[in-house]
Amino acid sequence: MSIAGDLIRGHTDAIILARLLQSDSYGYEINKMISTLSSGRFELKEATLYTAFKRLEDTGCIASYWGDSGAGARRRYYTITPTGREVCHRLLSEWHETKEIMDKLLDMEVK
Amino acid sequence: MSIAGDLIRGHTDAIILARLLQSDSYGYEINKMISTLSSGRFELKEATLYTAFKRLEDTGCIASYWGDSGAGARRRYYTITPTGREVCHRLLSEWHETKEIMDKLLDMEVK
DNA sequence: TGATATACCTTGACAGGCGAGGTACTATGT
DNA sequence: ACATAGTACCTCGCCTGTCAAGGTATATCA
Repeated sequence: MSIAGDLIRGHTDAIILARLLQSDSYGYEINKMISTLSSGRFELKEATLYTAFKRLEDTGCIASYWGDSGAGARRRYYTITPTGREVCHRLLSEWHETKEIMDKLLDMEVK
Repeated sequence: MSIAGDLIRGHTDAIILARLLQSDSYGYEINKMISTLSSGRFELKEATLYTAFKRLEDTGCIASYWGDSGAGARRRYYTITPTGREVCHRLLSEWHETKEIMDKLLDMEVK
């Protein structure tokens, strides 16, 4: 493991929502995407992922429906709701803010 | 509160160590610095801060000694150890990596 | 038939953040 | 003399998110 889970913490919802902003998707696919896009350096564990889906559905950010599987088991697809879009945009701007602040707080070493 | 605590999680150690890389410091001052540098948008709660000091001291990243107070109560100063420096550099590079990956994962919305 | 890949889900332990409370000393104002 | 506010430290217990470990079910291929 290269990146500790605590670094992802607080970002999982944003990652999932940002993905669903593009199109509906399902757990397994989202997990693969995270792994691929991060060249294997980020990895959401399945338990974490499904916990997040549950949380996001409970708070009305996403909704789900059963879809057809291509090959293998059935898939539960998730779709983002209007509330989810709002939350997503808020999380994205928070991420940008976090980046700025963290750089300020950590860049002290350089000087 | 503007930035959720979970966004800070995983970064507290890095923030503290990066500060101590500059010079010895103490809890109250570090907290003020974080608040100031972030224009009040980031805030480490005292409980969080002292928990972190304890953790970092237990793992040999920092050491402490009692110092004189200017005005007010006595201060416990912290100093970074060689181990702490190593850990700090690792955490800093992990932060850069996290930024890169997160931007990749979140920038999907733009396209 | 067994292995592998796809796909979903739950439980329980663990760790970090933090609200709420406390202690103690100094300075300032009334 | 007393109250108030600022400095400075610390602890307890709750809450929440991560994840190891386990489970289920379907499809494909050797």
